[in-house]
Amino acid sequence: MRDDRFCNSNCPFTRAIGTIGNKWKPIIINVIGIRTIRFGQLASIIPLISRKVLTEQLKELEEDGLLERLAYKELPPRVDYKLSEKGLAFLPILEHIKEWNLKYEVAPISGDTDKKSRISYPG
Amino acid sequence: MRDDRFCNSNCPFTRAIGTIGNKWKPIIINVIGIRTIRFGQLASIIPLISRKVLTEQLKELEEDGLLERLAYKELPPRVDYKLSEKGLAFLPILEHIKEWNLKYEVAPISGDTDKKSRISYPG
DNA sequence: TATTCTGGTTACTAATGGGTAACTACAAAT
DNA sequence: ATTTGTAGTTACCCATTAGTAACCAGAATA
Repeated sequence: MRDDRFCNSNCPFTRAIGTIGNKWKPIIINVIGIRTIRFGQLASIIPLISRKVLTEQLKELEEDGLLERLAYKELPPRVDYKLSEKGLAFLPILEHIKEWNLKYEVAPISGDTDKKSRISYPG
Repeated sequence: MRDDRFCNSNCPFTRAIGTIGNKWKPIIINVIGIRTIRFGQLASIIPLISRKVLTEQLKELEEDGLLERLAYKELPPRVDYKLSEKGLAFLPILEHIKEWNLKYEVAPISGDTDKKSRISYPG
C-alpha cells in the first residue's frame, strides 16, 4: 500500500504522498478527527472498507506516526485510536481540500443529481 | 482509478479524495505547477510512471477540470498541458502537505540514511 | 451450556492495477 | 529509402490489492 519508491524520495512532497497518498488514509484521518475512537466505530462509520484493509491502514498510520493506538488488556478487547500531534496537524489540510472541492467541483455530468442518493461515507 | 463510490458521496471531502486521492495525481499536479508542459517532459521528469498510466491520469485530471489540454494539429504531434483555475487552486494545498511532511516526518528507521541515494521524483 | 462481544488474523480467491512491447500517423532530416 | 520524433493506443500478461469467510481468546450474559 505504501510505495517505497515514494517514501525514499529526497523530495518531501513525494515522501508525504508515499505515506498518505491513497484513498483510505485521508478518509480515516478525517473520520477520527479530534476524538478518540474504537476500531468497531471506525468500521461502522466507513462500511465500505473491509476490516482487513482497515487494520492494514491503521497499522501503517501508526507506523508513520500519525496515529496512536491504545490497547486495553480486557476481554472482549478494547482498542482506542486517536491522532498524534502529526496526525492532528494534518487535519487543517483536509479542511482545505474540502473547501477546495466545494468551491471548484464541477457538477456531475450524468446520472441522478438527487443528493439524497449520495452517501456520507463510502458505503 | 477513480472510485465511483467516493465520487458519488454526499460528502465533499470524500468526493475530493475520489478525484485526487491516489499517488500519481498529486505528483503530476505538483510537477506541472504554474507552467505549461508537454507530455514528453512530464514522462521524463517522472520516469517511474509508464506512459500508459500517465495518459490515463492526465485524461482523468482533464475530465475532472483540473487540467487543460491543448493539442496542436502538427506532425509530429505536440500537446501542451497546464493547470486550470481549479488545478492552480490546488497547488497551495500541496505546499501545505510539503511543509507538514518537513515538520513532522519521522526519520527512516532502517536502510541508508544517505540522502544522496534518494531520488527527486519517483524514478 | 451456549451465545455474544471485540479486535483482530489467516487462508483463499477475485478484481484491479500497472508494466511491456508493438503499433499508429506523417513530416523532416539523413 | 530509412530513420527520427511526438503523443499516444492497444493487446497481453503478471503482480498487487482487496474482498470473504472462518477462526481466536475469554469474560459476561442468558
